[in-house]
Amino acid sequence: MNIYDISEKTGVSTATVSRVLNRSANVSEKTRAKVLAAIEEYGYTPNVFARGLGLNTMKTVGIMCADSSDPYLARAVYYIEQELRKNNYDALLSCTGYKLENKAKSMTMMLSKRVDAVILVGSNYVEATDDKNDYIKKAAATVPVMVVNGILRHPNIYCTVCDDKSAIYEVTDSFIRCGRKNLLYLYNSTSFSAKAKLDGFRSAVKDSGSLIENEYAHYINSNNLTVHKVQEIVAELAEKGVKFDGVITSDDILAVGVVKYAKSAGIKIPDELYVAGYNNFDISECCDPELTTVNNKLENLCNQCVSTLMKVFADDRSVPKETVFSAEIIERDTTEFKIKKGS
Amino acid sequence: MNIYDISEKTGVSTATVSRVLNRSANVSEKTRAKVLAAIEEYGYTPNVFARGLGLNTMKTVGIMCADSSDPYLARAVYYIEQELRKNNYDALLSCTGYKLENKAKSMTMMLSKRVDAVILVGSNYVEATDDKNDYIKKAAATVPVMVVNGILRHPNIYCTVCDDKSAIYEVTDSFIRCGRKNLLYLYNSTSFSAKAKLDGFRSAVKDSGSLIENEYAHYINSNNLTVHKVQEIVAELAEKGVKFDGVITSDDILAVGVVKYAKSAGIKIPDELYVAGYNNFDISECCDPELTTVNNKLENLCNQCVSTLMKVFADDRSVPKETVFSAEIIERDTTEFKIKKGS
DNA sequence: TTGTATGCGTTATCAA
DNA sequence: TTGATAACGCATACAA
Repeated sequence: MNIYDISEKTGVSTATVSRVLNRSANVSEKTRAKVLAAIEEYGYTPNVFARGLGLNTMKTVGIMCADSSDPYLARAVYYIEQELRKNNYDALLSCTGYKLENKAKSMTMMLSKRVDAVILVGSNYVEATDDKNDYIKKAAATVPVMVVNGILRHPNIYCTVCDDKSAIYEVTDSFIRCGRKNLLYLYNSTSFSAKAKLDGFRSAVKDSGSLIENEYAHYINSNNLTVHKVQEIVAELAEKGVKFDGVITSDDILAVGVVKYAKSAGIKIPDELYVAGYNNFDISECCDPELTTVNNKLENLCNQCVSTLMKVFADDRSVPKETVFSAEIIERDTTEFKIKKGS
Repeated sequence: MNIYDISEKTGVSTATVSRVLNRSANVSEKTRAKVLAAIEEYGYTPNVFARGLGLNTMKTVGIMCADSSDPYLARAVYYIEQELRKNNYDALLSCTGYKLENKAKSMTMMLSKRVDAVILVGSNYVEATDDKNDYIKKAAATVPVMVVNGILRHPNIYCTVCDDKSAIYEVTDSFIRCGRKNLLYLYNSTSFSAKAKLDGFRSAVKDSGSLIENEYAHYINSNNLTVHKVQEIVAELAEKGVKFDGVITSDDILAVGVVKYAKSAGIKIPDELYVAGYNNFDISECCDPELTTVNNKLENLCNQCVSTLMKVFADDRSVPKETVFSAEIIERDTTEFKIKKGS
């Protein structure tokens, strides 16, 4: 079944069938009804390839993420896909892994599939050295590129981020105000967002003057990270003499590892140790005691990203190049901010 | 840049350029090199729409899942996408939600996009009443349909499942052998797989003869389920007089809720209460004590599914219509099977 | 309001 | 080994 068949069955031209298909105004109600009936009767569906060939678009947006099984990225992909679909766009998914080479290759593939735009999900796409971002900038010459949780300043690249720096600053500051004097910051990434978080920690420490006795930021390589591995690493740090009565982390999984360590070492949370996670994953509610963590408003980020993209498609003049959301601290049982604040 | 441009630049016909593009054998080495050089020089990429129009395929497979932010489905989507890509197919993702109407709509969209096959991820796609599966069977008339973790017997539909029934049977049997006499089975789904699990529980109970005093299967509606909600529900059950010294669940989140309940009620795990989850999610390692659970070999399922699909594409005669994998029980700290088994 | 004719960029068939 | 050309199915500019 193609447009010619419908044309023949109804006795009108293919142009008219096409007009009905595309809701063109200039079709008489009678003709429209006749065509619609035939379309229904023969179960005709327009061929998207032919349409794509003419219009040079298939209303498809590429979503690139490092690993869609990572709970953070999985949620992001979900939100974005939903929003795209609401706007009548389909999602072509590519899980690129974390290697630059594969990311670039994946981008090439996206462009070769003639997607209408590419959405880069996760701050790991923005590299510190500029040349590593070249493939993204080049892509932006062809289609709009949206970055979720990373900043890359370049024509036709639009960014939506969460203010992770301020969030960690605030958490750290709360720890200090509550009298925590030996702070450990644990992180497992060097992405754009990870850097912002570390920056937030350092800034808060700096601004605290002499209230702090010890502070230490420790990087954990995140290949196949499990809570038990984190637990071991924290135990090693303690053994080496690193002192801490407050641990701030860049990810819930690290924080859960700390909680496990504390339990095994007989350290009482929150009395002797404060712990804070990041991302507000399921696991923050499953661990015991439950984790104080940060909700980074991922859904807002994703919705905003797609809504911005639609404006770009519509050639809207008022498209923000960068949009920043604030995070929200969720206090559970591994800290006691309120009591200290009240005192 | 199109094939005519390259043809012109190199002085050969478009047919020859096409032959080079498609690695056709009948091209002289000299011509091939010349064309390849021009392609490289001008950065030419074949137009997939035009190609699709002629060949009626864009080497794209549709992945339908209810909710790609669900950790189980997210992992499945990830594995499948990886495997598809290895085989040079792209993945069109559609998160359909759990409503039949939207699933059918999503299927229509997939077909209208002319995907080469559709993969249904998650046993929730196979409904108990046959007419509800009609849209899937109809789709199978157009493209191969692959079902991950569900069985639907119909031409051109291929299924890969985990033997969830046996897994739950074995878990239940272990509980009984360890002297657990009051069993509670908690489940939050009525999908194909959920039914199999419940069946496993019931069979094990039945086969145990008079070793059991009480057994009760309780369904929890899973809209926005949180561990705390589960905890409340379990507390209510206990209050109502439901007795249990062993709780088997269809999903880790339920089991974690039970663990939370036990802690709040002062019930000792595993001494006074055995608990088993299902899926081996992160949360099973994060809760305290850590959860005995079932690894359902999702990666195997997904790999097999794609590999079967590739055989279907290749018109291989030896394509299995159904493939079954066994699950693996992972014992952690909410049960003590081994000790009992040894005695 | 409707119809005619053409372009979109490939691949494949057939002829040379 | 290569070239000319039809076919794929639609949208649209232009004509009526």
